[in-house]
Amino acid sequence: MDNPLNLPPGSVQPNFCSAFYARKSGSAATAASLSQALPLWPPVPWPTLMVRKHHMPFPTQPAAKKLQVRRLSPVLSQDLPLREALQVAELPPPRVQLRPLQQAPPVLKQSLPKTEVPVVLPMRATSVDVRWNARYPWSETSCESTDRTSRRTQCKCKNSKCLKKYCECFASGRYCNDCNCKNCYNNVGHEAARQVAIDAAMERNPMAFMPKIGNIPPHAAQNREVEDNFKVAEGPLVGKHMKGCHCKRSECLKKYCECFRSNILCSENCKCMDCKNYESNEDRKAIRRITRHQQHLVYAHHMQNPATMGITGPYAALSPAAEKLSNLSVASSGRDQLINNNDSSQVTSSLLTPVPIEGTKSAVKVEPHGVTYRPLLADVIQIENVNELCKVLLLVSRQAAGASVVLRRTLTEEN
DNA sequence: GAGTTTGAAACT
DNA sequence: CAGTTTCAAACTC
Repeated sequence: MDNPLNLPPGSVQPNFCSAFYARKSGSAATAASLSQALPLWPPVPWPTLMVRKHHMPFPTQPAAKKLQVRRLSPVLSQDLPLREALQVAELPPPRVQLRPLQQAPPVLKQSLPKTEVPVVLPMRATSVDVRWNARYPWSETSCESTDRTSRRTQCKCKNSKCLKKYCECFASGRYCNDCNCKNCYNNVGHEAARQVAIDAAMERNPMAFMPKIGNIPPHAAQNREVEDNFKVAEGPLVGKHMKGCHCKRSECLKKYCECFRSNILCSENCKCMDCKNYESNEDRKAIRRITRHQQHLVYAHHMQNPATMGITGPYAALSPAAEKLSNLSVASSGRDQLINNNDSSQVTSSLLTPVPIEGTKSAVKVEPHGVTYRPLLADVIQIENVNELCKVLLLVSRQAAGASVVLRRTLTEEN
């Protein structure tokens, strides 16, 4: 097998497309070639993290087996990074600790999406789960992630039996779970019908379950970094819609627009009318600015008084005993960028200085420790303190367009 | 919560 | 491939 990523021995290049399409012989080759062609992960020297293959067959959920990079020391430590032992561990499903913004300015009520902010508290032994976006089969594996996500993934289909791509659960390759749908066939009990629907969708379009958002080639991203003095992280995510949107009335500034919803700019692939979702547009900037401000307000509010964000009792106290008992989870959908580029960088700006590594955009050198993190698809990196958490968040938000980050409070033998 | 708007997906 | 219909999410009131 080719090794374009120059992976060290024992590592596996993620080829998520071919795994999914393997069942369809006619599409497997196309999918595999596309997987190779899509510059989702430009070649860079692989860090010390070892990789194990994750099988993500469709329609079943991605394998629960996840990697954990586990620090052996039981104490909170600042000596980053995590480079020690690897262990494979089963993690409990995430629990959601998000709340909608309660008092939004009038302008937000008119045109801006409702926003929740993740609850980021100092915590130990947090795992960071990097996955691809919802709506795609290698995305979130459960309907229970963020409030934002769950609203999206807890579908309300009435007429499609959740067997067409109108249904976001089906479109993302998940079974419906705790949804509000009616006459749902997107479940284990209707596996045969579900399979027929999958086949039909792929018959119509062999790329039906491929990612919609592809990354801009590394050289383009690099040029843009130079032009913007590394402001990429403060703008929309790097990437573009593979098919492009066809918006007519939303000016591509509402969530009806798949590009805007994915926090990416419209591209030459789009056939939209009156598009305002381009880099220099003031309306777009204003909306993003207000959204960020909204999130910061809530974040600041939360940091002052975590209990008001719905974290009560042991969650708010965070006593050692409570930590043992608690299972606090924080999740963010990449598509909605709850922990988006700007926010994570501002939250963590006092903690680190990201430096682009020469020749690549998909690795970030984190100062002062000089460590290269590189998140892997559907991998779990266990981290020990909030500094590490922020670094990984920043990295993921800047590198993985369309990625989801799920933070899980987990219990380990150390605590 | 009900009704409207919107654009992707499905259909013709 | 273009036009139309169906559908469910986003949005408004």
